[in-house]
Amino acid sequence: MPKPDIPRKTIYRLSLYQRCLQQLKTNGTATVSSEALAKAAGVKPSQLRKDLTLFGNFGTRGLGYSVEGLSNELTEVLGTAKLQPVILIGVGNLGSALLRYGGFNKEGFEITASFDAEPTPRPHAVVPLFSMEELPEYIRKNGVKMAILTVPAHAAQGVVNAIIPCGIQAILNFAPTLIDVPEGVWVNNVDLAVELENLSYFIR
Amino acid sequence: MPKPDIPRKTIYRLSLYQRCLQQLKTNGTATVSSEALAKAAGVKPSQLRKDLTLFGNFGTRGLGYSVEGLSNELTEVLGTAKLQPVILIGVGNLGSALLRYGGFNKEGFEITASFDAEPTPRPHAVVPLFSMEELPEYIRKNGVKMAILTVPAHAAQGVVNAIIPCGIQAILNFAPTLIDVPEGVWVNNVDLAVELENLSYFIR
DNA sequence: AATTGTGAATTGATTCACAGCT
DNA sequence: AGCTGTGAATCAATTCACAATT
Repeated sequence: MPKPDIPRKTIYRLSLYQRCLQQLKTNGTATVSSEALAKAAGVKPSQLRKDLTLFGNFGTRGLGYSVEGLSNELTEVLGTAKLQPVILIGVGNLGSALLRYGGFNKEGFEITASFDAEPTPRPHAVVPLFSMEELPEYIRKNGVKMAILTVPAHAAQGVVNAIIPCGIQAILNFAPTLIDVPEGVWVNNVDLAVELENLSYFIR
Repeated sequence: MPKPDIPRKTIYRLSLYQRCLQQLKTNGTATVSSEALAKAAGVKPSQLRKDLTLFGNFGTRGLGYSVEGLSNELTEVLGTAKLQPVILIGVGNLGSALLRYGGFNKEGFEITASFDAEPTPRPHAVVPLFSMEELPEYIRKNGVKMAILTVPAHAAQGVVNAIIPCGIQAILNFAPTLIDVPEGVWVNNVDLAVELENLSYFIR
């Protein structure tokens, strides 16, 4: 396991802080206190400070944090894989939507290729579409480390088994199933139906 | 706040157990031990048992849990809002994709209507599309309690402020921004860019 | 005077380990 | 004999409160 002892939740919040800092930067704000930034991010000031000090002392006592400076530090911490290629596997409804969805690019990721078992050419596609046969070679040739998985649940584990030996180290999994990966490979699951079901519990 | 003291994480896991039970049911399995079910769901047996006993004693010592029985109990716990109408607001790339994505229906939710500031009619749309003006009335008339929010970040809070007085109690928010809601309204955030950024931290 | 950085205290979640049923 | 249900123990995350710093 590469980076231990730093909780995933902290890393997640770092992204939120980063987004708030971008906002402040466009507003022209130069410095921000932990109180103000925490409020914007929806956390307690003490938590923000605790999170940050896991990576260094970025603030100035009595003053706060430099918006520019802190943002750069966070880019440093988070940004390893920015500008790295990301591939998308499974061009069904959800997959093709994510290809058109601009949200990833805006945050600095670029989907460079897509793959499907039945690669029906799409009219206005911007991202090239390949067959599954070409997947291993593409990953190896381009040093791809991240994949977005939008295949049906029953196909997920098979695809995972195929791509990990090629060098995939992180998977954003939309397939509604548990996937099994070796040590050193990271998975974030996004299960839309579970999110909705979860909410449904809370309505009275 | 309607349901207190039960952790959200527990409710989330209940959905996972439910999914595993469905699988077992189609396999024709009649009973399952906490050990087996926990393994399928990717948790420890003790955690599964702890989670379940928050809602009742569903198992039989020495035997395990009835697949059918436990599944019914979980439906009871989770299922309040199943078969309830869900609306989707913001028919852009992501929104229109989610409308076509079958995953929600499969898990028992039905998106009954969609809304957009510029409701351009779509050729093969199954779900009716309305303008934002019609939103409040639709929510009130149909007693809608759940909404999927796929509008741009800058529009999110405005929409939220408009729909909550009409009776929306739970929001699945895809807008990459924090939304502010009063006590008693529940929000699950799905932030795709943050998920990807989070993963990128862990790759070496 | 203001605000960070941080040890200590608290709160919460997970896991253990075994008593209690079937 | 096997497996659940659960109090106690452990582990992790959050928050407090204040000394240190500018």
